[in-house]
Amino acid sequence: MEGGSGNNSAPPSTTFDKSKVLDVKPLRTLVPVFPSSPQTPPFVCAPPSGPFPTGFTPFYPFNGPQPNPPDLNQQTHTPAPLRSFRAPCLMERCLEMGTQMVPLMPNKAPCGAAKKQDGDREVVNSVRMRFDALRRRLSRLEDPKESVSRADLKAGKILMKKGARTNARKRVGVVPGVEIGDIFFFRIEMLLVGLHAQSMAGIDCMVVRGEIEDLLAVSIVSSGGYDDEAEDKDVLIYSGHGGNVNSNKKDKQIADQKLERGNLAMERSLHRNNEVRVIRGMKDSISATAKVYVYDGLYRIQESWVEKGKSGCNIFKYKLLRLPGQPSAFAVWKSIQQWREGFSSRVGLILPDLTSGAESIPVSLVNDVDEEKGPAYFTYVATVKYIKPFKLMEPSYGCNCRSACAPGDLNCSCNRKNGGDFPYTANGVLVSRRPLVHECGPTCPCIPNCKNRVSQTGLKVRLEVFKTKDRGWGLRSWDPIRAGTFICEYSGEVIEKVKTRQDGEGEDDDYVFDTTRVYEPFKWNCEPGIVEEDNNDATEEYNIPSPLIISAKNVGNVARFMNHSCNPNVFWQPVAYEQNNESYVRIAFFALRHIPPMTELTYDYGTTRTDEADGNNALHGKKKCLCGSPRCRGHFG
DNA sequence: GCAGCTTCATACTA
DNA sequence: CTAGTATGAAGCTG
Repeated sequence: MEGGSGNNSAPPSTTFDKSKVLDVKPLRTLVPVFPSSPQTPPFVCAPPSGPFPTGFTPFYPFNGPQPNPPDLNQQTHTPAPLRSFRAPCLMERCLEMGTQMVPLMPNKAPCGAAKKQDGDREVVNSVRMRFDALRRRLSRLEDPKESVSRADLKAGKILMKKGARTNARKRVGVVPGVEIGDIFFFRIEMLLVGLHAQSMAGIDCMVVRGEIEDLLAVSIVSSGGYDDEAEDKDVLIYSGHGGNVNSNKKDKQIADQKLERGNLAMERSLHRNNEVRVIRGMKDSISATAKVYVYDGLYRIQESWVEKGKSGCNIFKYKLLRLPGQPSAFAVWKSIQQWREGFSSRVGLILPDLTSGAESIPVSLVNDVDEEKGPAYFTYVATVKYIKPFKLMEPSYGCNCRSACAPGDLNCSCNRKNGGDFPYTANGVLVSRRPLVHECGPTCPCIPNCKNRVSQTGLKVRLEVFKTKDRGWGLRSWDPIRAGTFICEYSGEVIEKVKTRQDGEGEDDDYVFDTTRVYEPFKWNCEPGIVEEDNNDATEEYNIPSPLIISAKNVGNVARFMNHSCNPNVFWQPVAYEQNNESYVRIAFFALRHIPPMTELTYDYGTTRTDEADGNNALHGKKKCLCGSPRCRGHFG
């Protein structure tokens, strides 16, 4: 076999003269830097999933890790090739300005000022939620005439203009507030939080200024457009950009890739051995073209080479290895894929489907922490049961639409009940919280998959009931979940009063949903005034005709397993629809933010209003909260 | 400063 | 369902 293979031995001695093949742009400082530590053990890694294609040509004759990578964001020490050119604070402030060098005022703002634009978890979450609220608002199903295409770009543009972004300063390595495993559904989202500051390009790089100027890759997105190898969970073979490999313009010639911009930055980062953030893009099952991006943490570029692509032109290739010790992210996705395809059995699987077919898709039951064989017995029912006739509203009737209810059609009485605002986007994502969502019901003549029937068409995400470490059983999802996605309703028996121990009838009912509890208000909708049209999204407080208490102690669905959190990722929303000319209210759960796979789903249980005269104790939860959130209230229930 | 270009996007249609 | 394509925004380049 010619041309090397997956081993890491020294490349062939024939030196590759890149200048003959590649249009190398003159650069002030393209000085090769050799690893400084000869005693470093040879790099050992899993081989790439297949042999290199023929035409493989080693590009640089040195590879392997450098023992002490410089921290390029905080110049606390002096790495060999990059001179320590400024005090740390000054450097940071220069970087703050992007690539512009701005004269700095001496003796002014302390270092902390530079951090002001850096995010933390809360800032990052708020930017992302703000973006998605605006995006949903813009993509709401309305009159086709007024429909906005590319609501993601429009929302991004508005927020950029307002400065509603964070971590705008480029940096190598960790981005404050962005966690490994975080998921994104649009490139613009990653730009807004500073994870990857390119709206389309796959390689993001940064100019480092000193006495020598250098270009570094800071993040890459591998999203399938090029011929990458992304099968191994810790290894990524990434292709350089350019050469119009992925061009959608027919008249463009396919050409050799050039060692410029992103490609050059990758090359420099190989030699500087700096960490590169890797975002893995994959197909999202929500639609044929939709994508989901997973932040998979930090990698280092191990080697690079040039090979001939299918077109016969030169393509740069970079082999990246994931740094050890990071929480798994992409690996979780790979495992789920295996479970789904039945290639590997799930550790701790107790039941493949605890609903026994009551739901259209299975809900697995898993315990990989202890010996408990399952939760206490209950009867699974997919939807809430009104035991006695429970008239919640005046008689009312559904719509008269023939096919699917059209957004903006005010002849549709369901639309009118929603104030003319269709509650869902074309994907079936909730646009905004509101006092009460009116869906089309069983008596509406519109088609079963009318876009205004979201909470009554069963589970859509693949759920799993699992044993938590310290909070009993919990609920999580195999699928990534977009903010606003319907998760499940709260099923059970409608009761009139919550049983408590004081009633002398045994133990407390822990499986209760109760609208009379006090719930922390929170803002989820797009702020008013940002989109120029009348909207009543300002009201997020629920409003239902009479209190609703549901017990899932004996009869219930997956919702009974959702635990409480003071910083939840799920919220509830009352939904009403017609049945026999009466309107019934149900409790539907929606994703509060994007939720990565295998993340526990939680909502805020609220606090019981006590009737006792004890004013001080009128609002206090009975149970100690273990949610672990920095904003934990301590008690709930 | 700005116009033009490139870019591992997206959403639609056929 | 896949392929084609129309439209797109940010950041770099000159």
